[in-house]
Formats: sequence, structure tokens, C-alpha cells
Amino acid sequence: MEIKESYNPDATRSDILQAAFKEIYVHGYQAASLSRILANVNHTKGALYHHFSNKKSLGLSVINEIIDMQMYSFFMKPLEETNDPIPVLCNIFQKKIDTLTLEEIKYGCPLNNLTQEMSSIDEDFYKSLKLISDKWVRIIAEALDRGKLYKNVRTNINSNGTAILIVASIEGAFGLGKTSDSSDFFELCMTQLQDYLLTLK
Amino acid sequence: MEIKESYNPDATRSDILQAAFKEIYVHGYQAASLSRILANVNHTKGALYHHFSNKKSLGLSVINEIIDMQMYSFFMKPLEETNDPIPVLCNIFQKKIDTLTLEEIKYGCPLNNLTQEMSSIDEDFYKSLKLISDKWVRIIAEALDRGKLYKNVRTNINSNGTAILIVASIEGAFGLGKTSDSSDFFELCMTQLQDYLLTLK
DNA sequence: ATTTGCACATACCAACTGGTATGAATATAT
DNA sequence: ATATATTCATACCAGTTGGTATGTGCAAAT
Repeated sequence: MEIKESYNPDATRSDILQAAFKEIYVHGYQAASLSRILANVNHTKGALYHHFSNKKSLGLSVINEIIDMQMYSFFMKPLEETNDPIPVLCNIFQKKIDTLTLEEIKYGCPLNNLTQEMSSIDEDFYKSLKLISDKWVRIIAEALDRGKLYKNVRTNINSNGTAILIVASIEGAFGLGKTSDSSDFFELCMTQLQDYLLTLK
Repeated sequence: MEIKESYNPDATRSDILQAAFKEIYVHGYQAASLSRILANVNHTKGALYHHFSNKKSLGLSVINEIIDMQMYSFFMKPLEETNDPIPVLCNIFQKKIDTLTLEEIKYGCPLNNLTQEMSSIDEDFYKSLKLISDKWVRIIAEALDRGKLYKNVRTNINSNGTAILIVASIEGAFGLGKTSDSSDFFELCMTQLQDYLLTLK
């Protein structure tokens, strides 16, 4: 039990946001309980509604401030500069396989989870989630285009279509991984995807 | 407004189950409201709790009696007998593209939705959902194996891994399709998947 | 005709939900 | 030192949830 010495609004906002991310990650947005979030982080409803106008705003902040960053730094940033995207993509997948936690197998990809649950229900969630996946597809497609220029990627493939299939396969692998109590499904799917990528050289 | 003339327990059970399927399809299981289900089908809570012991039992019945059948008849049955699975798979995908409804683009695949939402939350949901996806993967893998025997499929591919990637890609395509207000994403992803399948010949 | 069990309808309940009103503690500006 | 604005804590609220208790209309069995 921590002792409150003084106000630290940035820290409390961050605490609540992180706890909200975890709660939503585990239970989904609609089933996420504000009381449970606050109990886990030892703050009250007053603090929450001071920093966020309502539950929806909290959910959107989780997407825009946490999930967006997580996805970008892991899946997109390594692709931004390269002219040889295929080995970079393979490395990303390998890293995900190697560092995969039991939590990720069980609870999947936060972006995918929220997309499935919320994009058809709420327009604002839809927009925020679409921004991330569109950016993801675009960054892969642009990397493939640069790869073509530098003769590292076959020129007779559809960059945009390939990028979409890659993203769909990754998210699909996370989803299918949930139907397995081990990482086997996810790993097998990702290595298979690696094999597919090598055919694009 | 229909007039009740006599008891028809099978019909009322079926009505409630179908309404539950739609409610869960649109809102997800946890956010599905029993009151809303009953209002839509003009029955009362007494009828529901006569035919189903609780909400969970209703949800599991939706999976085991409706979703299982839907998925099997569309995605698996055509593969059960064939020795040349690749064109059959392409046909299935083409048929899905051609008959895709706006509802499917918006709300995705019922199996995928429930898997994402429930498999990590409830063990019984997990088991029922796993049964379907395992069956799906197995039927594709077995069809690929038969294809190998009849020299319609390359023998140097991993049947199980390929089957997993195919299922993951389809479900991923449904998921990614939710981030688009048109069918473009889904169609592009599925045609790309068709191209990939042809490389397995 | 009477009884028994099935198929509901109605009314109700405790628990929990997101949200708010109010006030107090703290920090900042003057 | 005083006034003002920020940062919360507490108590409370209406609405909704899944679930239940009870009674009644109906059908089949006796």
C-alpha cells in the first residue's frame, strides 16, 4: 500500500491508462470494468473522470497512446528505412516468435482484439483502429515498392495486396493461436509465412 | 405481431437460438443482452430459461448448433472428397467473394469473432471453438495430403502448416475487412491468397 | 374426467454498470 | 497571505444485467 505524499497528475493518468490497457486487453472494451481498473491501480473514480471524460475516451486513449505505439515500434519502424524488406520482415516475425509470451498466446494481439470487437460497433473506435492498420499496410507496401526498385523483390507482385495479406496473416495467426494452449499454432503459421515471403524475392 | 395459437416448443427454441446468434454476431457474447434477444423474437424470459439453463448454455448452443454448421457446410464440406484441393479452395474463396454481404464485411466471421472474444475468458467456449477450427485445419491438411498423392499438390510443402496459414489468412482477412467500409480489403486479401495457393501446385 | 408434466408469462431481485454531484486536499498564481 | 485552479476522494444515482420464484395455460397420459 503506497502512501500519498503529493499530487502527481501525470503519473496517475499514466497509471490509470496502463491499467485500462491491461483490463481491456484481458476482458475486451465492453466488458472492461472501470471499478476493476481503479481497484488494480488504487485510485478512485474521481481521478479517472478528472483525466478522462468518459469510458469511451479512456478506450480511445488506450488505442491512440498505447497500442498505436506498441504496434508501430515493433512491426513498422524496422521497415521504414530498408530497401530489402523481406529479410527485415522475416526478422520481425522471428523476433515475435522468440519473445512470444504465454500472455500473448492466450490474449492475442491488442490491436486485433479491439478491431474485432469494436470497429463495427463504434465509429470513433473504427477510425482510430483503421488509422493503425492502414498505416501498417502502407508501410509494408512502401517497403515492398522500394524493394522492387533495388531488385530485392520481384516486380510482378502486387505490393498493396501482398501487404494486406501479410497483415491479415499475422493477425489471423494471433487469432488462431488463441485456439491452442501452446505456441505451436502461432509459430507454425509464422514460419509458414516466412517461407511465403521468400518466394517474393 | 404473431398470434399464439398453441405451443410449439421446437419453434420457440429455434427462434430464440437464431435471435441469440444474431445478437451475439452483432454485439459479441458478453455484451449480448438477453432482454434484447427476447424482444426481437417476441418471447419472454420464461421461454428462454425453459429451453436453456443460462446465458452461457445459450452461447455454447449458438456455437455448437449454428456456427459449427455454417462453417462446415461452406468452408469444409467441399473439401472432404476431392483429390485436387487447390481449385476447390479457390472456388470456395471466389464464392465467398461473390456472395459477400455488407453485413459480413461489417461484422466479420462469427467463428472468428467469438474466438477472439471468448477463448481466453472461458474454458468451455475455448473447447467448442477449438473443435471447429481444429476440424477446419485438419480437413484442409487431409485434402492437401490427398492432393499430394494424386500429384495435384507439391510434395515438398508442409500440409499442416499450410492449412494453418490458410485458415489464419481467411480469418485475418475477415478481421482486416472490418477496418474497411467496402469489400476491397477482403477481396484483395482473398485473391492474393488464391495466387498463393496456385504456387502450391 | 382427472392428473401430471411440459411450456411458457409475469413479476421480481441483488449485483453491477457508467456517470455525477459535492467537497476536500493540494498546488499555483497574485 | 490570499485567492484561484487543479487534483482528486466519497457518496450516491438511475439503468441494465443475468437469474429466479411463482403461477397459469396447455397437452398428453391415465
